[in-house]
Parts: sequence; structure tokens; C-alpha cells
Amino acid sequence: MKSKFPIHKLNEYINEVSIRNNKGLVSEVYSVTNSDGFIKSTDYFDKEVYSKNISNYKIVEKNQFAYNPSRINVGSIDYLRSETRVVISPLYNVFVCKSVLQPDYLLRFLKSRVGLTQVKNRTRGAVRHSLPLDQLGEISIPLPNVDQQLRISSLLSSIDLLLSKKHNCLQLLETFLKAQYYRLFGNPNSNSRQWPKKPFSEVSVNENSKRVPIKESERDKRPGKYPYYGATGVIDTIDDFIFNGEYLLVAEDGKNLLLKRKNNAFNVKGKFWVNNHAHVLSSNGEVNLRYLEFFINYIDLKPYLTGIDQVKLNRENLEKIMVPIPPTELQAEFYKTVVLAENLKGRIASSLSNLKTLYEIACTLSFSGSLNLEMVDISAVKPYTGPASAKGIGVKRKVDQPFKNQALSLKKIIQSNFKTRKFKYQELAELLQAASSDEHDYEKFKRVIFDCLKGVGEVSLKQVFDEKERSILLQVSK
DNA sequence: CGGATCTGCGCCAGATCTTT
DNA sequence: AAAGATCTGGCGCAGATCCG
Repeated sequence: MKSKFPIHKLNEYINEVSIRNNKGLVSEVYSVTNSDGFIKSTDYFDKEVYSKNISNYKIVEKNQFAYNPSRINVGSIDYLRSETRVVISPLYNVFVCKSVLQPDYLLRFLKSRVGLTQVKNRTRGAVRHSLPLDQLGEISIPLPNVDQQLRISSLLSSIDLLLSKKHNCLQLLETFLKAQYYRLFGNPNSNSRQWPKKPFSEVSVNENSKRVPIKESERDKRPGKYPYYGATGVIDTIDDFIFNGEYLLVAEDGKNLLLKRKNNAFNVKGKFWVNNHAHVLSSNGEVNLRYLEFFINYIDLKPYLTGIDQVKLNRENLEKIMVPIPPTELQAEFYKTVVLAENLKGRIASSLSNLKTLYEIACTLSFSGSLNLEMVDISAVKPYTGPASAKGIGVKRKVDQPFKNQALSLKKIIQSNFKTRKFKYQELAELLQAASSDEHDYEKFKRVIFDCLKGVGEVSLKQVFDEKERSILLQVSK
């Protein structure tokens, strides 16, 4: 990895934390997922998936990191942002950063292309690719001073903010369309406007027979520009097409028919391929295809679903659905709104994809140290000031290296300890960086220490090798 | 004995097989 | 061949097993 910043091994700046919930003081159970990071377990899963007894769970505090060793390669890592403590399953590894390494900077690095490559290279195991904490520690990270880290974080998070605002715009448009549908047609479930009804089979042409599933390995051999559709959207691309024109696709199976996290009916135009998980429908002129699409998305499909284990909307049941038929003019009015909204959605989506590219570029340039970050305003940013005390909240199973009081100045620490104190190179590097210096070479340490010891009488400074720690220490003695 | 690591379960979504 | 049923691998977890 190339960078203008000094490169360091991560293990110099992180310490494992393993504090259990033995006293049962923490009841908020979280998970760390690849899509949402830290999230309340019951918000992510439909039911309680965690143990009834959570006394062995690990307690996580604000700014501490947690990751799933078998899932970090797909992004299951995050640091806790909330003020309140939470507990997570003991399978997670929990660690804390020293103050010279800002959590947000570290997270963005580990999720960047160059960070993720290192993560993937260090995982072990054949079936489960697992990354133990000591291997995470072997990762090299470009480490500028705290000020620079904050600027990089701030720059990247401002792009993130724009991305989420664009996502919100897309959501708003969805809400707007639903409101428009209800305004024009009333409630689709109860047919509150009492429009005349026809079965689905009479208002569309089913073209399921033309579908062809192609297995993934085959698709890999046939790369191309045509989208390949599954139950709820594009899942791949391929070198050929079997449909050409405007169609309505309706999911045939999958839990999404109940959960509705994505649309079950969607409009597709142009040349494309469909596997055997979506019904393919074209218009027979009875109703506007787009009206039909939104109708399917807004109604409750539960009465039409079969399958005990695997949820399914088979063709027979789909064709039984009674579709209210509002006047053609109203359908045309709705269609006009849909086209306008989608035009807007398309423009937002393309700027979203540009923004994602921008984020990637900003990431690469930031970590390589080739951006001038003076323009980034960090006056409102509160830097992370190091690990908090975990006293009294649980039982520590593993004793960590005690952290030094960062509030004390380097000079005070050295002066008050000079008689017997030994200083680890790393400890000094940390203190020096905390004092916002980005230099940390051995000669500088000596100068700083001699500076600090001025006026305390005659002292000597020598290097000793610590057998136990297997590292070189600086010893100050009279 | 306690912490680290491995194994397997339930669930999901897409892939593939079986029946009509 | 179409429709439906079953299989498969990935995910996130719990609990068993391993090991110093």
C-alpha cells in the first residue's frame, strides 16, 4: 500500500475489550450486520434470535468496535455511536482505539477498497473465512495525525450525507406516487370507489412460457449488456435477450411477497432476460400496465399465497385477483404522474451513482495522502479522546493494557516517573501523536525526553530489552 | 475452568429438480 | 414444457467442543 502518510500496523493502536454482562445491567441487545452496522437485534430480525440468558454477552460502549470474525469480509464491522451501552453476542470481537486513531477514520479505511483487500487476504479457513483479532491487527493503515484523520472523515461523511439525502428523495417520490394513487382511485384493497372489476387473467397476457432460467455458472460464461431478472429485480446481466418491449413482472415466490421490502411488481422496458421466479405479463389494452403494477404493489397478497415453508404466488392465484377498472382518463392521469416521477427518479439515481464514484475516488486519494484537506471545515467536530472507563458495569474476563491518562502532559508523565519508569517506544509514539505531532522517530523521542528532564538533576537514559514484552524500552534513571 | 473456536440450525432467496 | 416443489449456499445466530 502506498501513502504519503506513515504506515502502521493496526495492532499498535487497538486493544481488545471483552467485558461480559455478568451483572445483567445491560438489556439492549444489538447485532452488527453487513448492511446496517450496529442495529437493535429486534429491529433487524422479525423475532428474538438472541439467547434468553445474555449474561455471557459482551458489553459495548460508545466508540468501541465490534465485528463478526466470519463476516467482516462482507462488511460486518461498525463502531457504536449511541451513548448508551449495549450487549452483543459473544461471537463478536470487540476492540477499542487509542486516541491517536479516530474510530470513524478507521471504519472508513476498513470499508474502503484497499482496507477490504487486506481484510480478505488475512481471513483463514476454507468454508468460513474468519479473521481473528490478531490478524486484524496485522493490517497496515496509513496514519496521519488526528487533525488530518478528522478532515478525511469529515470529507467522506459529507459525501455520505449527500448520498442519504438522495435516497430520501427517492423515498419521498414513492410516497408521493402512493398518495396520488389513493387520491385518484381510493383504497385498492377494499375498492372503496366501487369501480367495476375484472379478473387479472382478463386484463393482461401471461407470457411465462417464454421464460428460461440460466444457472449462474452458465451466465458467468456469457457476460453481456442485457439485464437478467429474478423475482424482485435485476440479479445479473447476460449476452442475449428473450423479451423485447414493455412488460410487467410480478414476483412468483419468496418471502418478499409478504414482507414487501422491495416491490413485487415492476415495469421493464427494452431487451431483457427473465428466470423462472417472476411472472411475465404484457398488456392486452384492458388496463394501463403501470396502473396494474401499482395496484399489485399496494394490495395485500396474503390471501393469494400458497406454500407452507416457501411462500408462492402461483399463476392460478395471480389470475384470480380481481382488478378494479377505473375510467381510462383517470388511469391516463396517473400514468402521467408516474412518468414524471420516474423521470425525476432516473435523474436522482444517476447522480447517486456519480456520487458513489466520487466517494470511491475521495477515499483512494484521502488514504494515499494526496488530497489537500485544508479546505475541510472540522471546527464543529468533536474528536474521539480515547477509551472510557468500564468500571462497575460488568466483569472483565481479560485484562487489557491499562491506558495512560491522556490529559497529563508528556512532560509531567516523564518528570514524575523518571526515577524508575520505563517507556515503551509505542507508548511514547502515542503520547507524541496526542500532542498533535505527526513525527515519531526515535531521535525525536530522545530529544523530547531530555527536554522534559531538564532541571531534574543528573540522569541517564538507556535502552533495555524487555524479555516478557519482547520489546525495547527506554529506561530513565538517576 | 473460562475463553476461543468450530459446528450446526433456522431462515432466506435464487437454482434446480420433479410432477403433471 | 409448464408449474410447482425441493434443493443449495449465504447469513447471523446459539451452543458444543476444544484447549491452555
